This record gives sequence, structure tokens and C-alpha cells, in this order.
Amino acid sequence: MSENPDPPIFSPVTRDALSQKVARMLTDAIMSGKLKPGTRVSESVIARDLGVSRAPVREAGRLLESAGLLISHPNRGFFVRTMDSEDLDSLYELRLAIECEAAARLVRQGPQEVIPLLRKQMEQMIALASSGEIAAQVQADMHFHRLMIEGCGNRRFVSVFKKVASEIQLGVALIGHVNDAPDNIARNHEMIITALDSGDEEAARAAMRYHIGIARTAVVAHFQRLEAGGGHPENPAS
Amino acid sequence: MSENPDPPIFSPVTRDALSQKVARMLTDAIMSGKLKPGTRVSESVIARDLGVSRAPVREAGRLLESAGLLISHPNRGFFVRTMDSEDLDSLYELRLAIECEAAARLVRQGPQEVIPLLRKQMEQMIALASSGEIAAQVQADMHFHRLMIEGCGNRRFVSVFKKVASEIQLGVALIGHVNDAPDNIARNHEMIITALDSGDEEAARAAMRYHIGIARTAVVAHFQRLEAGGGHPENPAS
DNA sequence: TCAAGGAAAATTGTCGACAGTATACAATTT
DNA sequence: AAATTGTATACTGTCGACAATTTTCCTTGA
Repeated sequence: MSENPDPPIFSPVTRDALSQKVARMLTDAIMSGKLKPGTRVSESVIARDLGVSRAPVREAGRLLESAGLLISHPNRGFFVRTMDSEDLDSLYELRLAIECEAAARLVRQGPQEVIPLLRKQMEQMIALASSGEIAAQVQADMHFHRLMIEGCGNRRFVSVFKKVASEIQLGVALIGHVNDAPDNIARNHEMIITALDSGDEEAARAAMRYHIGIARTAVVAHFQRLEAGGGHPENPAS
Repeated sequence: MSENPDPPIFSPVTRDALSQKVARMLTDAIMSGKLKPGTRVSESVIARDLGVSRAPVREAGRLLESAGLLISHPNRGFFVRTMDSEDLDSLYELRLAIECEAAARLVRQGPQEVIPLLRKQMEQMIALASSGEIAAQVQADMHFHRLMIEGCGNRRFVSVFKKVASEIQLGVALIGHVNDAPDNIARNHEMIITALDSGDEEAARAAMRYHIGIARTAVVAHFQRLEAGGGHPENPAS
């Protein structure tokens, strides 16, 4: 880890594509609940509103589609992704499969380099716990898990988790609050770190199973209560 | 699985979006090796060749990107996805995680309805084994696994597997041939069916581990040999 | 009152054009 | 000769316009 031979005076100027700005706006609108599940996201309307042509909006739509925040129907355009509790549940099940495997892999190859990163991220989470910003808390939580998965060395796990994470973030945003005390959640990650550090592959797996299981039952139960109350507009599928 | 209630006299006229036709063409070209990994896929060139505008080509590009067959660099366009053996290996590892979980889930919820489908698909594979068409054989193989995953009831597993499958198909296409005798491969799926039928969750998991492990070592080893021989052009990343 | 039908409006799919950006190569300087 | 600069070319990002399709809404008939 030495200095670059050519000392970097300038960092690359952020010449962000228009489509990415649009994507960010849409993501914010969806995550903040300004765009509710099932509502149409019309290219032309968004383009008019933002004062750009339809091309970058379309592009942004495709991007969010592959992130799982929008879905598209041919000739009908984009709609904000709807979720039912089964959706969310299957999401957690996928997460479980990926993360157990990642944790095991990480133990197998030696987690010494990754554990400090995880610990630091957990501090971050504890710091965030007192702020009421659940979106930021959830994001920090996801980042912890992402660090672990990145550390395990399987690129594929990372890309799958990215999509899973964004969808789970959406689900939690729809619920609007978390069940457990935020600093409790943060501190619970200590268990994962300990398990990873123990060198016991099966213990690591078990820790992940436990941790994700808690989140799963809490979030899914919340969501079901929301469904029972008739919380969400439905998907206008044929 | 009965007949549709509305007897389908006419199938929907193929009013397929232009972009999907383009996507099919590109997929074929990539899978058949006419477009080699790393080569540029220029919107404008493809558009000229096919006699359409760039818009549908762009759309098709994004589609294949999310299928993992193309990658895009900002302001530089699309390139055929390159693969190294580690890529392929991580792909099989992901597959392993998903399919073990799917098999276990399927056993847990009772596989009675799915097993006949699997058996039928295996017959299909055996029938295909004598034809030299490896692409079709691989596709049939993937379809078997897809049926199992669809049967397990977790939607998310299916969508992940779709992507995994298309990438593995690409990898195998690059190799150009399979190691084992095709009818052997086909018949090996009998073991999976038996395990699923046994009602033993752990047996089902073990069967998947075994099955995918075989394929993994064979394919990855082949690919490494190919790499050593300097088979593929490299990705022109910066 | 409600269902079916049919224009009218709105929206997506596709097109061709232009501007901004990257790459290759020639010209220039050291 | 090597490195740097300038230039030409090809390509993507974005735009506005038109065609095809879907959606809306109003009419019509029972």
C-alpha cells in the first residue's frame, strides 16, 4: 500500500450522466414514500417535470428495474415495485442462503483483514442509533453485511446482495419504522463478529441464521399487519 | 397442472418489441461464439447492420446486461462479457447455495407435484443426449434445475437462477464441449429426484452438493486449461 | 343503472439528428 | 527516438418528433 508513483493532485471530476441523476431522484422518491408502490412512473411525466428528454428517464428506469425498485410492463411503462409479505419473506430466505455461505467462506479463508472493518461499521451503526433516521440506520446495517460479503471473496454474492439489499430497504421503508431498539440491533452484530472470529465455520453459519432470522420474523410480521390493514395499493397487473 | 380454462385456439400474434428481436439476435451471436468475449458491441454498428435505429439496440443491450451477457462502460458502450475461471467458479458457488436451499425447501413442503415434471425433463435430456447439440443439452439441463427451483416456491431463487443459468450457459459455450458423456449427465439427475423423493432434507442438500460439485470441478478445470492456452481476448478495461 | 362501444387523450416504442466524449493516428517538440 | 500535442473519426448521451399502443372518458343502448 505505497503512494502512487504519480501523486494525484486532482481527483476525477464527477461528470455524472443525466440518467444517473434521474435515477437518484427516483430512488429517493421511492424510498421516502413519495412514490407509493403500484403507482405509475411515466417517462413523459417525469421528463416534463425534470425538464429533460425521455431518453435519460428511460435509462434511469431500466437501472431501477434491475435494482428491483421498479417493474416494467411492455407498452405500459414503469411502476413502483409492489411487495407482499411473501415477497419480503422470500427475500430474507435468499439473504439467508447467501450470507450463511459467505460467512462460512470468510471463516474458511481467514477473516482477520475484514473483522476490523466490520467492527468499525458497527460503531457507525451505534452512533446512528440515536438519530431517528431509520433509512440511514437500515442502510448502515446493510453496509455491515455488505462488507462481510465483499470480504468473503465471491464476487457473485456481492452482486446478488446489492439487489437484495435495495429491495429490503424498500420493504422496510414501506413499514416506516423498525421493531427493535436501534442500538440493540447495532449491538447484535457483535455476535456475528465473534462467531466469525471463532474460526468455527458452523458457528458462523449459525450466527447468520440467528441474526437474519430475527430480522425476518420481525419485518415480515410487521408487514403482514400492514397488509391486513389494507396499507398498499395493488399492482395493476393483467 | 390442468389445461387452461380458456382453450388457446390462437397464440398471441408475435407483436414482439423490436428490442426483443435484437436481444435474441445478440444472445444467439454471443452464445454461438460469433461475438467473442471482450469484443465491442457498438449500438450504431448493430443498428446499421439490422436496419433499425439505435434505441431498440440500446434497450436490448441493457436487457443482456442484466442477464450478464454484456457489460457496459459509461460513454464507451457495450462489450461482450468476459469470464475468467474465478468468475465461473463463483457462479457455481452461488448456484450451490441457491439450489441446496431450494432442494431442502422443496422436500419440506412436499415435492409430489414437482417430481413428475422433473422426471419428464430428464427423459427429454436423455433424448437430447445423442444429438451433438451441446447448447441444447446444457439448456435442457438448466431447465431441469429451473423446474426444481420453481417448484420450491421461492420466487427470488428463480430470478437469481435465471441470471446464473444464462451466465453458466455462456461459460460452457465458451468451452465448446462437455466433459462427461451427455447421457451420463442426464441420468445423473436420477439421483437428485431420488433424494427429493426420500423426504430427507439433508439428503436432498447432499445430492445437490454432489451434483453441482461434479459439474463445477469439470467445467472450471476445462476453463482453466483454456485460459492457460491463451484462449480469450481480454477485457479492455481501463 | 350498468355494460358495451368508440373516439380522444395520453403514453410508450421507434426514429433521425446533434452535441459531447473517447480512441487512433499524425504532427510537433524535446 | 520518445513523449506530447493536435486532429480526425467513431461512438455514446441526449434531444425532439412521429407512429403504434394503451388508457380515459364519453356516448349509446339495453
